[in-house]
Amino acid sequence: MHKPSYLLVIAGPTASGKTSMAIRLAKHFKTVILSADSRQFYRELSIGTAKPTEEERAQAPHYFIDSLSIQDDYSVGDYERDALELLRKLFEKHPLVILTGGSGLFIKAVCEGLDEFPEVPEAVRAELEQLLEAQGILALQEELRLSDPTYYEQVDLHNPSRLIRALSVIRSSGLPFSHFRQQQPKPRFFTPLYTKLEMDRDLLYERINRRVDQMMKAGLLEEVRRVAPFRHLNALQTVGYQEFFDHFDGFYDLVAAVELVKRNSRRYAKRQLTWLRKQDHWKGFASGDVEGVVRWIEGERVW
RNA sequence: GGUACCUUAGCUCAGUUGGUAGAGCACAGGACUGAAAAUCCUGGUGUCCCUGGUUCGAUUCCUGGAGGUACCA
Repeated sequence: MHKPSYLLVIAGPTASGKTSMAIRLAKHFKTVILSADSRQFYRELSIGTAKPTEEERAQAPHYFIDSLSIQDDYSVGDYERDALELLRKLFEKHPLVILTGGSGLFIKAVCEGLDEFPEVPEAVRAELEQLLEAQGILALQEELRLSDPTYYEQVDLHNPSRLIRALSVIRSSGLPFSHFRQQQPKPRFFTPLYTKLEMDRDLLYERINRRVDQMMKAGLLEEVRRVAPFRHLNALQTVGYQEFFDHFDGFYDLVAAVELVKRNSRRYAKRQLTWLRKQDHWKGFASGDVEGVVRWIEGERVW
């Protein structure tokens, strides 16, 4: 029995101070940081994703930052595979590794695993998009009702994303989506230590608003201009970018665009809070309470 | 100081021929296993400025205040 490995998860809504907490904890435990942030992967997106700066990254090794181009196809399944592969190596040198980020599903994929689904050819998905476009969501609902009554009962029938995903798996495999969707946590070679950062809602919203202003001063507009030709890519379906694309198209002025970025960031934070609230076994800490996290880890006798 | 107009949700406002009210935005709650910074569902959150009067009943009408805006001094 070799010694146990721990994955310290630091979750929290956007602008709650995850980056700073992760770095300070990484220094304390002399370890490294994995990002679980589905937009900080992309080299072309830095300012608008509040990526850790050069100086911050110099203070502790970071992984999954700048690991992709916005033109790469990448899914949460790919991330699960890549993160596990990396963690196997990292745990040889570090008994504790930090995972931090705002993408709850990505954290879950690493710590609990996703079910195995067949590969879906791009063409299948494109056909379903066209079906939705041409015949509306009722057509998708009806196809799902016939091909997978079980999932039909469970899924949000108004959500095109969910329906297209399920139908693309069904069309590709010839089997019901629910056949693959077992929702069983997978065994892992490490023990997750779940934490989430908490902050007064008003303060969080203030921080979000202020951070957007700082991003503008740091040159967000230029960054957005550079990636504007790729605005159709999934990586750019992102708060802090889409709002400016519409501004460039003349739908509203720059001031309005900045206000929309702030509002959409607040709404994003709210969705993250909803998701995190459900993870009631995750240990909450005040943002910045490094000592508290350290004490908790020592108290759990895992260190 | 005078005259006119205004005061209703967090904001901008509508409305009630007298029966305690509703839009937009903001916001709140929720769902979510390969698009998750995405996508989708639900919800009006209120001392109708205060006071007294008329009335069965006043946010609505009347008196007197307070605050605001404009014009005149």
